[in-house]
Amino acid sequence: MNRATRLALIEKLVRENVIGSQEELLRMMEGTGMKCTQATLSRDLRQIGISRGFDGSGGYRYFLPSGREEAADSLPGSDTAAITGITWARGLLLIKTLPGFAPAVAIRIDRAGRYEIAGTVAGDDTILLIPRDNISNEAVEECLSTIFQS
Amino acid sequence: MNRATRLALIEKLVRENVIGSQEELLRMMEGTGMKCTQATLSRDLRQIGISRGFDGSGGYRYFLPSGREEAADSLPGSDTAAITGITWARGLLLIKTLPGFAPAVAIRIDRAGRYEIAGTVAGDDTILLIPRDNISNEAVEECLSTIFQS
DNA sequence: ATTTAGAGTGCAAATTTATACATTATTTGC
DNA sequence: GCAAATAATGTATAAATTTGCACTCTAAAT
Repeated sequence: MNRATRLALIEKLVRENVIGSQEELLRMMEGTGMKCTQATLSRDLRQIGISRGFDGSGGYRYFLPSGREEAADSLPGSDTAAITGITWARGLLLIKTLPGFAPAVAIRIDRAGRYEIAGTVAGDDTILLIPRDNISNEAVEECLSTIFQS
Repeated sequence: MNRATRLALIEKLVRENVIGSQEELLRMMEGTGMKCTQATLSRDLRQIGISRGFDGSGGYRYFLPSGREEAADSLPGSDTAAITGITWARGLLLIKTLPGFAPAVAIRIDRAGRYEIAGTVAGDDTILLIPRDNISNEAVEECLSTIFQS
C-alpha cells in the first residue's frame, strides 16, 4: 500500500468516475481497501494535477490535467454526444458541438419537425436554433430532450 | 453597474492576471469600482465556467474554460481585412466578409472566448454574431476591436 | 398604478479544501 | 547496522468556497 499505488488509483478513479468532492473520492478509495485522510488526498491531487471544475449541470467534478482524459471522449458514438454546451441569448438557442458535428446534429433536430422550432442554421461547431414566436425556452428545451432521448 | 458588466470584468481580470483566490479577485474588482460579495463572486465564477487549478509552482490560480485562455496567437491578422461591413439587426450583429472568409473570421471571434459573445454562426460570406443578453452593442463592438487589433 | 414572478444579491452558516505542526516511515551515507 | 536527513502522513485547525434563506430590485402582466 504505497504512495505510488495510491496515486495511480486516484487517477484511475477520477478518470473513470464523476467525483464531486474529496470526501466522495475518499469513500470510493476505501471501497478498494486503499485508505488515507482527506489531508493526504488534497496533497495527492495537487501532486497529480487533478483540479476541480464544473460538470456542466450545476455540480462539481474533478478533472485530470488536460490531455489525460480518455481519447474515446473525442469520438462521439452518437450525434447527441457531440453537443458540448447550450446557451440562450436574445431569444435564440445556441448549441455548441464538437468541430464538424453541427450539421449532423442540426439535421436531426430539423427532421423531428417540431412545431416549437422554427428552424436551425448550422455552422461547423455551432447551431443557431430559432424558436417560433411565443414559445418558451422551457418548451424548446423539452423538445430537445424528447428529440435526443434514447 | 449591472451583472453582465461585472461578469465581463471578471472574465477580463482572470484572463489577464494570475489570481489565486476569490478574495484576491474581489480586491482587484474593488480597484475598478465594481464591487460585490465573495458569495456572489463564487456564483459568477460558476456561471462563466472559471475554475481553480494549479499555477505550476505550488500555488493556485483561476482559469477560463479551456480554449479561452490566450486568444488568437497563431491566427493571421489578415482575416481582419476580409471584413467588408457590419450591421446591427434585431439585437444581432451581421458581419459581412469577402466570399469564403466568414468561417475563418468567425473562428477567430470564437477563439477569443469573450463572455459578451454567446456565439457565432458562419455561412460563406456572412457571420451572425449573437451577443449575450444585457450586453450593449457598444460592448460587443469594443470586443471586436480588441479581438482584431494587432 | 398595483400586483406578480423571477432574477440577483448579501448575510450567515455549512461544507469543502488546504496547511502548520508533530509524528512516523524511508532513504542515504557512513 | 545506525544515525542523520528526507519524505510521507495524520491530526487539528485555518482558509476558502459554496449554499440556504430572506430581501431587493426589475420587468412583465392586469
